[in-house]
Amino acid sequence: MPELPEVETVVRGLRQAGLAGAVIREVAVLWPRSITGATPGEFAAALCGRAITAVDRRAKYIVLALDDGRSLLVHLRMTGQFRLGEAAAAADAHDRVVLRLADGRALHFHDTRKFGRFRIVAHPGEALAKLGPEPLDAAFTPELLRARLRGRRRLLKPLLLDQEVIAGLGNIYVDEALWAARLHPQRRADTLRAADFVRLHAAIREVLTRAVAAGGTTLGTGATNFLSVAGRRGGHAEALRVFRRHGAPCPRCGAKLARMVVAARGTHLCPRCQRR
DNA sequence: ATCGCAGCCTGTACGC
DNA sequence: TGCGTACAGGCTGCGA
Repeated sequence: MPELPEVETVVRGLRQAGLAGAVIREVAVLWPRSITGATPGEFAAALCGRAITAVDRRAKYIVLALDDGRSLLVHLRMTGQFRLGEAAAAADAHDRVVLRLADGRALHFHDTRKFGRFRIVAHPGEALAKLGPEPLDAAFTPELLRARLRGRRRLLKPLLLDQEVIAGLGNIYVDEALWAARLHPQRRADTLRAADFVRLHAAIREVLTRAVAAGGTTLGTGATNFLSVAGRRGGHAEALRVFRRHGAPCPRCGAKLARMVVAARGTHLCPRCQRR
């Protein structure tokens, strides 16, 4: 499930492959619903002949800047992957969009569960303006985290999953960060104290930084699991402390890790380290 | 403001 | 081994 570290890994892979500078020669939309805001025909027409001038990430969005000033936003959602191949290569059964490039290569968007989305926008800054701060930016401080959560009566976990509160976290890294900060996922945000924000801030950054360094998290071996552009698995799965480890001992205190449902999501925690 | 739920999807894990 | 079913979850949109 791509979260910030996985999307960052994909973005770096696209850059390394030299996608910035590539020219789109032909567009095939194999699953129309993968495109939002335009018909597949409009989408293809808007991209044909365009050069990609930059590859960036904002939250869990991949932002491909185009030479006409517009941008192509891609959200991988659950199972989206990018793969590079030769232009003549046949599409895989799960390829939803194929961008054939002038250099003879093709960028395949592979998405088994069809949740991923492409959208062309005139101004990415405006389109993504509602998103919360980037947790790995220098501007993300404990004070900013506190300000984002101030006065909120919701529970910590749904707040941290809310992309308008803080951008880029998903189910895996929220559980990991809450464990590292020793905070219960159902703790009400307005009961946190200054020291809690400091710990939570540090935990979020540490967890994400390590996961980015490891190239993201790939959980199992199945076809729906995360792979980089180069087809590599993320190395962070072994570093997970609590996610899907219920029943195992807490790496910090030895108590049995638990699983519960919070915000309709499987949630993993140490009942001893993380008090409500 | 906040919550809960349905819907989008299909591979996987599970029970029998 | 094979079948059917529940589950996984990022995000949106709806009603409460």
